[in-house]
Amino acid sequence: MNSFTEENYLKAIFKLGNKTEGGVSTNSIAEALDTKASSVTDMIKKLSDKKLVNYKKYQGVTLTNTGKKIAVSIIRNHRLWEVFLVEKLNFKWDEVHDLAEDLEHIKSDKLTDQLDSFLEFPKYDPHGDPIPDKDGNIHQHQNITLADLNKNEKGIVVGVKEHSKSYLNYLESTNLVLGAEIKVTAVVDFDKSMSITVNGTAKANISYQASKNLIIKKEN
Amino acid sequence: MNSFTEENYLKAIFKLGNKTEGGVSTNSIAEALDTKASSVTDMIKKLSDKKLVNYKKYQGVTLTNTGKKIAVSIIRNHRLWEVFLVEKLNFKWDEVHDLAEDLEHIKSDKLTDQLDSFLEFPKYDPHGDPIPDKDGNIHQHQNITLADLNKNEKGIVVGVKEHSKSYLNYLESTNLVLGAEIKVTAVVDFDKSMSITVNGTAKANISYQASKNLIIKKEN
DNA sequence: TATAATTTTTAGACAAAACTAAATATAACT
DNA sequence: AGTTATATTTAGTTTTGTCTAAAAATTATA
Repeated sequence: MNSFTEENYLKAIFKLGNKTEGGVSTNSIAEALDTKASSVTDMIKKLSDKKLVNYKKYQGVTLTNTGKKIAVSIIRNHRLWEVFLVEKLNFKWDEVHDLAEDLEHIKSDKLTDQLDSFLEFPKYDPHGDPIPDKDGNIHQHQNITLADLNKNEKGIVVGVKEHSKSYLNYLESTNLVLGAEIKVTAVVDFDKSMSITVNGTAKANISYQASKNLIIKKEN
Repeated sequence: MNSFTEENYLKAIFKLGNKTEGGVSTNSIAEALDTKASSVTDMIKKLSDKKLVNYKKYQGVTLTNTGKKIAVSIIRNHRLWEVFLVEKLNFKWDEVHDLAEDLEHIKSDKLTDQLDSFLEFPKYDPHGDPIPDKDGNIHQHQNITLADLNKNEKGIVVGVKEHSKSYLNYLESTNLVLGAEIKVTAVVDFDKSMSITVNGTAKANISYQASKNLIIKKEN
């Protein structure tokens, strides 16, 4: 059995590992978990002893298969609970992260699977992030953002790359929720900001900062 | 903020306090939490510093109002999660305790209240234990057990006083679940065992050990 | 390729929550 | 009341996960 803390390290290493090639650096883990590099080194040694990570001094760290399995199952839990909180308990998409951060550590295969079934096997969480299936397979979205669209092109919102409350609140206030249809009506060359319509009618301006974090599926 | 461990002490003290007059003894807490008396003394001092319990050396311990509030809110959480697991996720009544033991510590008033509402404000958990309301009020069942009934008297199962898996499994196999109607057809003077009918037809024999742990509501 | 800057690791310390063993209070019994 | 038994507390360790400060390794720079 692993502690909550160990699990959070595994999760962080998994997420950072997907963003970069090669081993994950001590400092990046420290930053992700808001702790000190020395603490990270200590924990990495422990996880290495447990054969959950591969570790050579100064070389960064990668997950072993066992470590990866644990990380993915925690992410599966996290995202299923987020769906539950939004769909069944009427939480907003900006409120669920912290609660799911606690709920994800309750370990019971039966609980996870029954929850999955109760929610009718959702494929994505409320932020559009894919939910790993029972066997740990993850269907990642293609990495197209609103910022990649040209004038007159259309797309549907399928996810976000930034999960801060302020960003999610902003999106909601502009009706840029999952499923919203966007058409680009203009692109400003200078700062890459855009004019768009949302669901056919509502007009809005959106900064590059905002558009590059909105994952979309291109439409014709 | 209090740790899971501190919360478990408060819960144990609350439950033991309801069973006995005066302060709760160090040893009884140690037994309830499967730990050592010396550990209990340490923790009691800590809780006393936090003004969650009243403590004088060698005199036992009682909860302060603040401590009581925390204990009751954890019990509320526990029992609501048990209802959720049984009603929504199809768990059996003997499977839910350990999971609820973890879920109860996730602290969010909004989560608790939305869960309560989602479950349509249940008054009792799957074992018939009363669920404290938002303000901490608990409607305890009257303390009548099957063992208190005489020949030809009838009652309805409304709860259990013993929560072990083996007992709950036994009850289920005999259809002695919440709501079952029992009629006493005979009482053996020697060992206080009974012959009963369950829901009009099924006949069964039940030991005193078993009957005295089954809470019922008397019927005419 | 030296030297400076950065990253990572080591060493030593601390707080939380547990333990064992020993000491002290209280309760029970002649 | 005096003695034994039991309950409780104290003292001193241990483990987990963290920290700071210092040392060592790596990377960047001149």
